[in-house]
Amino acid sequence: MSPPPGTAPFPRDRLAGPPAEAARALLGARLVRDLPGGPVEARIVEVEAYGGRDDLASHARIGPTARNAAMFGAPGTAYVYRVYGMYHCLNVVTGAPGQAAAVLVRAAEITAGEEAARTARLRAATAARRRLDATGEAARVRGLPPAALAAGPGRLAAALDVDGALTGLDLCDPAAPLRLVRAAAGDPLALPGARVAAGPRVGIGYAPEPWLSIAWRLADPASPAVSRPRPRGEA
DNA sequence: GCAAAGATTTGCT
DNA sequence: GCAAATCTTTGCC
Repeated sequence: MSPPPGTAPFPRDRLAGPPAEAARALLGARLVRDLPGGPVEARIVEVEAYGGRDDLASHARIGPTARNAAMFGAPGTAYVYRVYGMYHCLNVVTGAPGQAAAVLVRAAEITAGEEAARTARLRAATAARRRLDATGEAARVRGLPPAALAAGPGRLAAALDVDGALTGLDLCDPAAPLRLVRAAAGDPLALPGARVAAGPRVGIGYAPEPWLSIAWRLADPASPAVSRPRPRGEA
């Protein structure tokens, strides 16, 4: 049977092309995450493309290791890693199998299941700061506007309860607990010729040129959920 | 076996 | 605007 309207699985072949092309295809697409409080749906509004072993800003630059093994899988595979000891980042593997290209999902708008997402953020914040001011943190998260719930890679992972356990998951599988679905009908980002903002990738100061400056960070210029600093270039 | 850095977020100055 | 929090992975001894 076919999926309900508006929840068509994301076509894997849209991820098989060059890094920036795959990244662009993911803008406007949605992530659906099954949580105890109900399903959370998030519209992707900011992404970063990473190449394969040749991209000196990519985790794949050092070749396959225990941590980045999922990057060398098929397009559509989830690659989740921990950063700075306290956050997780969600990537979608792209390109040909073994190419080790991926797209970092940096921000999304929660379009359904806001309360479940807020609860997940709350739980992550409380766990990460259990030795600090957990009550103040809780109050802060409760007061966050919806647009701030997934405005940044660490926040997005927290809001969708994404951690290393999901690495290797096939995000194109309609039955997966975290999955990709196509953009909603009429989504501005899915329209032909839609303009997107572009700029250099964030937090890769260790990389040499041209990787340092290449405009592989793409975002919805109209979304308040895009993380800062907002990319100012045009693609 | 040890030291350093990191695809981040938050709070304080 | 800057530094802390926190811990896994990586690189070098």
